Amino acid sequence: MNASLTARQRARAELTREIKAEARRQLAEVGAPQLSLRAVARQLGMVSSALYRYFPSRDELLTALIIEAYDALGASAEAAGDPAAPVRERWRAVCHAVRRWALDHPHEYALIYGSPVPGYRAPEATVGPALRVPLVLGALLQESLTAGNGAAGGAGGSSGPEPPLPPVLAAQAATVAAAIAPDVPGPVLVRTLMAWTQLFGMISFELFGQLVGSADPADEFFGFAVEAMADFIPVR
Amino acid sequence: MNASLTARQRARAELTREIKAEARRQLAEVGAPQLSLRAVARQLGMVSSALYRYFPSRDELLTALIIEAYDALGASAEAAGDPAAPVRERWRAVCHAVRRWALDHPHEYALIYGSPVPGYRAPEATVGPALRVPLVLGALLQESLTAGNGAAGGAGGSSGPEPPLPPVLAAQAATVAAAIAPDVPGPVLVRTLMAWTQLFGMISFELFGQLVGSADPADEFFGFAVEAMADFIPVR
DNA sequence: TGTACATCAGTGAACGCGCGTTCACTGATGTAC
DNA sequence: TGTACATCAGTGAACGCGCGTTCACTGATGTAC
Repeated sequence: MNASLTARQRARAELTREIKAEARRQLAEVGAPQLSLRAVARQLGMVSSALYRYFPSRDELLTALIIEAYDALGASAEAAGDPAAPVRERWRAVCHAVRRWALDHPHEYALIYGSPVPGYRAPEATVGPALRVPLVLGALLQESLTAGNGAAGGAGGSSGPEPPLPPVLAAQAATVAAAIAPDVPGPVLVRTLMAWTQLFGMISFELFGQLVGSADPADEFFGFAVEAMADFIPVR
Repeated sequence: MNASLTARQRARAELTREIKAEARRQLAEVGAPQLSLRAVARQLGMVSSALYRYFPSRDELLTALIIEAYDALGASAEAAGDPAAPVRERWRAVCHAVRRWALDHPHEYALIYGSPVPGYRAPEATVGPALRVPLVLGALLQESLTAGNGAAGGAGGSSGPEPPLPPVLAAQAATVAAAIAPDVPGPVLVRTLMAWTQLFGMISFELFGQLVGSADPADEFFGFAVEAMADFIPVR
């Protein structure tokens, strides 16, 4: 499929990949704030100014790495679990895949879910890749609902009545639903947002050291919470 | 109470405070990675080497700021709500106080709950201050229990039976309980750990921009989730 | 198929910057007798 | 109370470092006729 490309174009694509790969390697070692264009160039045996043929600035290289990280995490969430398995089992698989990826790529995780790099503003192009994990969750919800076995019930199996959503939140839920899971009612969607924040909250706490002294190692805590969240959303 | 101090000692204490205050000011502006000893000294009208009479290194200054941030957040959690009010109302007040502080001090929040500064390792001295918020939550739980009105019931008001804790998690829960809320049973404590991770997960997502496009602004979402968490723990 | 010109990748030197930290020093504050 | 010495705060210069980015250049690759 490179048949129609000139040697120059192929070389360019190749080197662009190599630059990103080397940058990712260094990111994994030293973290985003310390990532240096000059070090990347040095490692590739180039002079630092040569990188400017490929990325117009350090920020653009960072952006490329952010997109790659979102894509890698999104891909592992999408690939998680047997598509034929029950929804709940896939929920479990997705959560564990997300955590697995984060533990395996702590600096890349920090790049996308940690504190923003000061002075850096994420451009539009990162929005799509960032949505891949939420889209996976939305698809699970939607499927859970149309299979007629859950995702529309009361609050987490509670006996009490569902509390109504306040107006702004109801509108936000409707917008999200329209984008990722059209048939899912607002309250279920809001509970999913909660589970989403909790999923990443747990992973961040584990990775950033807040669980030291309590739920560390966090494997069982995480597994237990994943089940509880499934009950809470609910996903069946 | 400074009566027994020499002028030198008073001047030293004073300047130490001023250095930290100026560092905090700059932290709020540029974030931790960009915080510079030289800039702090410059702003105080000192020569940069003079700071070394007060802090042996940049890392020590960062440590002082981390401790101050944990203490400030802890203090506002401790001060939240009317001590005579019902536990559930105080739970609400604590959650909202924590969020308020985070929104008002985003860079300080990022310093303690964001991605770790690469190469920096938090020393022992930060552990105590970091525990203040969890201690507040533990005290609420304990009180909720001894008041005999909650915190010992089934899973979040569910009708089903309580799932048992896996062994490692049960042991971790027991350790935490011993430290902050001795009479609270393991399952309730684990649900509190979950609520804790969720509380900070929501705040981090809001602050770090992950909610843009869904629950943003997050006021109603946050308020709704706080109630749901109270039901889930349960705190009454 | 061959030649003339245009495009582009990579070089090497330089600009301008700011950083953390060390060190020998001066002069003021504190202490012991 | 006064003097001699010790302690300590702050200075100013310097070390050594690495960074992102620009720019004029050479030489190779690609294109048009």
